Amino acid sequence: MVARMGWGIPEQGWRKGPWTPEEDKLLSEYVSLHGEGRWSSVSRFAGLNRTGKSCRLRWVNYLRPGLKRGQITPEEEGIIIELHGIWGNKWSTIARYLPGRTDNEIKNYWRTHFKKKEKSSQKQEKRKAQTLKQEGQHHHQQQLEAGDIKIVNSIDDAKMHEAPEKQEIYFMYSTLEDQRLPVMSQDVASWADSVVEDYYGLWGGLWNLDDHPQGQIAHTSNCKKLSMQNEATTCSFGGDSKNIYSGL
DNA sequence: AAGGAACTCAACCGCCGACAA
DNA sequence: GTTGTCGGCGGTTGAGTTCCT
Repeated sequence: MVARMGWGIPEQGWRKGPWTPEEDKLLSEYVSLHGEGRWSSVSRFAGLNRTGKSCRLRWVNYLRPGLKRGQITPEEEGIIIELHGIWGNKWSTIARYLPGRTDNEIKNYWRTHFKKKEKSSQKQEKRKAQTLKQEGQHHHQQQLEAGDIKIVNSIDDAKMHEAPEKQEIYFMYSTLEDQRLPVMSQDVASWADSVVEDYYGLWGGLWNLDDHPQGQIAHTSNCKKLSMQNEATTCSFGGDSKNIYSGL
């Protein structure tokens, strides 16, 4: 498909920026005569040097009759919160339940009123996670010193340490932030789930998953690709099969 | 009073799916 | 099956406004 900036003739120098009262008048008159739809012809026949897309947006978000102006009411806010909980960022779906409000309006409202709150609560979460992380590292250090856990460099190394009478805990090493994730060789699937849980729960706020070298680790689908091979555990990270003991 | 920071919101952008030719 | 157009959506931008120091 050819890249285009708007609907209609792409080469044409379309007008951009704020709409003038004259343009609004032309658009309103045209739509009231011919109805909504066929937006590319609106721009052509209404004498507007705007893309069809721009015309549609202006009509839907600003000129359409029945649009409410002014503050979102507490009732509307309640509906937005509730519906966002169900549908997430499906602004057009949410807007259908708020007559007179546009998806753009709701989207902007959410961003300005709730992203703020999210930010401040994220800060709190981060602080909490930092404390947990420190406590966790301290606990791991104690376990290491007591010999309850071992950090290994290879499968062979891991096998050498494996004591049949007790369940060994190994750690997978992340190249990021000196993190170690606990790995139980017995139950790979539950490990995968616990990793995901830990990842989101304890460290989710601290790690940028996208920046992680094997970012897919946080995705259950990938973690489920774990398999047992001769008592060694392998984990598939986005196509690359890696041994969980490697990278130490 | 001034100027920088934070906020608001209209408009734009890029992408996707549906549909017709 | 392929290509082009249109409608629609969510994310982002940036100019104008308000707030804060």
